Amino acid sequence: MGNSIQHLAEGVTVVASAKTRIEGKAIQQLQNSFQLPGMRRVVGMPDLHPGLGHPVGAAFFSVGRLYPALIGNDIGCGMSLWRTSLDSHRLSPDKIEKRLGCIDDALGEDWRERIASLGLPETGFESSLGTIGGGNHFAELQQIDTVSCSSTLSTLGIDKKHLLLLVHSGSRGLGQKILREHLDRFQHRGFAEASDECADYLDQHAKALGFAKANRLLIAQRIFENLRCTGAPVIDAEHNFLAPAIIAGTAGWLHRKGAAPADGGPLVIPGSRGDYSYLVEPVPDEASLFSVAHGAGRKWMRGECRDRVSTRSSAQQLLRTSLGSRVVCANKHLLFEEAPEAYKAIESVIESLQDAGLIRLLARMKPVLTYKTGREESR
DNA sequence: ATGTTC
Repeated sequence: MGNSIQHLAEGVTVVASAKTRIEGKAIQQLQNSFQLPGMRRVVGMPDLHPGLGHPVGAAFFSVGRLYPALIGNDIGCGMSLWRTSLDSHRLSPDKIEKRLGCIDDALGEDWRERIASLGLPETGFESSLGTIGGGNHFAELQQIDTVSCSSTLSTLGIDKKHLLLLVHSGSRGLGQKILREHLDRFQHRGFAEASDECADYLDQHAKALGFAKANRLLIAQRIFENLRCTGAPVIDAEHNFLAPAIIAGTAGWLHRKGAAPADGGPLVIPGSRGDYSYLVEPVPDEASLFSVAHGAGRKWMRGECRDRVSTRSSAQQLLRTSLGSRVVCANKHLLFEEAPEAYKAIESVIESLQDAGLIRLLARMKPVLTYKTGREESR
């Protein structure tokens, strides 16, 4: 126990076992982020990887100043888990794929009332609601493969017979607009806690969180409608967001970028589309800034995936995974960029968190079908 | 990551 917690310097910690390889560039970015004025403590998770200036898979605690660039453009991005009324023991992947169809277009007129009932403020990005987006976003049907804690599962209202839906999406163009407008004005300097800029950003940030959560709900509802089933929410947790926190007795701001909160109940930590996902009970721990990993973490940069992946697998082969699941991804770029080989094995991430005493396993899920996009070209 | 666009 405890071998997975590495203190690199005063205030800079990485949670990763010896087996979990983390790129030097990501560590460098983490250390650079720690140098920001007011930054008190940073923690890299086992899925830490390089991002745009700042790393992904980390939590940052600052006092007196806030840094929107640390949250990134996809403010409010997160994972929501849903229980469907479909029986996982009697499923036909063919039928599911056919019924699901393409869910990339904006929701139609028949959704107007349901969207209005959510009471979202106007943002100008309404046409993105109910759509998954690109990058690492997905919707995945899963079934429970191994149960570690049946009592917690029953509290959550799920068991092996339920086909589950995991939705990973965020605030789409809205979060991007908020970050861009902020960076245009303040670059990477951030701002003081007691400032008009801060109040303005926090207001926009709250809108983006609401938009992203509504987006995951609408994606799920759309999928239930297409699959002709019903569904119920089990978990919804963001991994890109800002929250007030008290660390070591001092009030400040916790920035999470690709890090899930450990103080809000059970979480899903998903592997790549060809790997298992884990349902876990996080253990709140100040030393890890009340955070855990949000997924497997990239191993290969997007740009190098096409060459590296295509030497092993054809595009056709990538539509099926080694766990027997299928993949809906008509976009060739995404098909290669999001290949299971481009990600770390989820087991090493889970083992690192377990070894650090940060999670308790509840169940392991295996993918049935991962939906990315039905469109050939989204770029 | 992204209503991006020569």
